[in-house]
Amino acid sequence: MLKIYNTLNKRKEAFEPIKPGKVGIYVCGPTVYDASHIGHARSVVVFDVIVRYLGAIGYEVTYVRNFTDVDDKIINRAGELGISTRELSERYIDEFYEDMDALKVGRATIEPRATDHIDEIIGVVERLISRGHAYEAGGDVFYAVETFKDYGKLSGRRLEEMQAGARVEVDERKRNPFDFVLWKGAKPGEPMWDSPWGKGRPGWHIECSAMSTHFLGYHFDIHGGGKDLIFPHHENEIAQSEGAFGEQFVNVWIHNGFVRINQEKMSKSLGNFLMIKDILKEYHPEALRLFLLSNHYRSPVDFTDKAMVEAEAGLEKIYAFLHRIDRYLGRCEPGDEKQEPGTLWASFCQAMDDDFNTARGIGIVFETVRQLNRLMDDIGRKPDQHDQAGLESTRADLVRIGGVLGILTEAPSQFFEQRKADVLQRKGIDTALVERLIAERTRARHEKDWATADRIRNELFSMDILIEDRAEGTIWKVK
RNA sequence: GGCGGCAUAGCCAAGUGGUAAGGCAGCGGUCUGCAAAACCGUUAUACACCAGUUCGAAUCUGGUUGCCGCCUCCA
Repeated sequence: MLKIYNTLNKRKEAFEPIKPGKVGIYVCGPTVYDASHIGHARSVVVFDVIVRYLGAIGYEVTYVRNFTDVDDKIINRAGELGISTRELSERYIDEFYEDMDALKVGRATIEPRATDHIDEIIGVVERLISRGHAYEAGGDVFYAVETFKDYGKLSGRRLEEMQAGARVEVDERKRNPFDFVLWKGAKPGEPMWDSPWGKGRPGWHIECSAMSTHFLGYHFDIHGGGKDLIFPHHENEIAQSEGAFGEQFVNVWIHNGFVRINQEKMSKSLGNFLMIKDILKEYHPEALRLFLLSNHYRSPVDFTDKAMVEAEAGLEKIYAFLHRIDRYLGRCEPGDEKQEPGTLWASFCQAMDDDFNTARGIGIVFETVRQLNRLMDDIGRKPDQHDQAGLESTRADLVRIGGVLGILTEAPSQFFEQRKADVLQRKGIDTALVERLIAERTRARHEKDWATADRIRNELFSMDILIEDRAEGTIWKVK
């Protein structure tokens, strides 16, 4: 049974969908004013895996992830670049897709943009005004937080306490300093739409209330995003949606933890924002996923080169294992897709059922790799039927698990060939040269000319080529 | 000031009542001409500290210390 930590109630709860067999999930997507960074990658990958897992255990999932394509940052940035907000957001939406495709992130079922849902947004604001939760003031419309008795239930804050805080608030038109804007009156040069309150544009929080309820109904199963969105964004979404529609908005709130870089928070002042596209120049996309998923999604994770090198080594280890099974069974990949899920899959699901514990799931994978490598080490003979069935089953489960984590999507031989090709190209090394040197070395070895053989091996090593002398012949890899 | 989180071996990291998964690194082996890969063994007298609850706690309660996040745009 799947248990999920619910930010709203601050505990793990058994997951029960509103409609049996179906799950509606909304995740706050990026504001498209710049390239996506490693923090976006974590959030998107975490929810990608959650959605894949829900699908894998049989739910029919409707996954909505929005693009915020109108907001102050977009307007400012577009102004700096001298292009329209539309051009800017289109550019970064394209980049977002490039990054996500590279990261093997699946598309959401629906990926709405705020500017395509202005009518729905206006509709929610009108409802809030008519129900006494919002008021117009000088061309803007504000949400009156004091009218919503549950305000603060998600973040655990209370209005009185927050007011005691050292917070500066200047807008005289607000009835309460924590009132937030639903609709902003137009300013010259900004994108604007007609509304009952004159021309203007939506505030930040309202789009998510409008789009999520539009696609998933007033009451749906799961809403997610980064931890930083808990307050004020998600708190305000609850106030808006429940204020407007008068029923519970979301059952389960899921929030992922942050990525830090070498123990530091990513921040503009430190200038340490790592962009996805830059990371992928250095590391395999599946290694990045493996790294991100090797910590629990709610914990902070520290991005370092050391950790990435380890993740890449781990990924290679699993691929090498798959490759070995294929050779061992004397078979060309890919494997039998019709295999029934086996014990490995069951253990993995047990881990995932416990609040999507991918770290434990990955541990189980490595443990299995070791056990079956041992099996293959031990059996000198041809595998008997029992061994064969076990290996087949494990291989199929591993690929199935990879399908949830978004790794092991390549055929092992292809994975290693690609790695070779990448490194050789980067170093400007010719495959033919490598092959020739290896042939020379093989000849030297046959003649027991170990000095020459070792000299060639060292030469190759200095070119970042690693040699493995196997029973069936010498193979090589790149460092 | 308010709210919340975290503290497990050299490093990373699971584990939330029954006596410590997994990965990386290290050391010792098996294998190998030597290596590499793989495997085996080994590496936490007890999980920040103190005091409790309990037959029993890393795991619950209270306190202490340290680190971090949110409260302003932020995944």
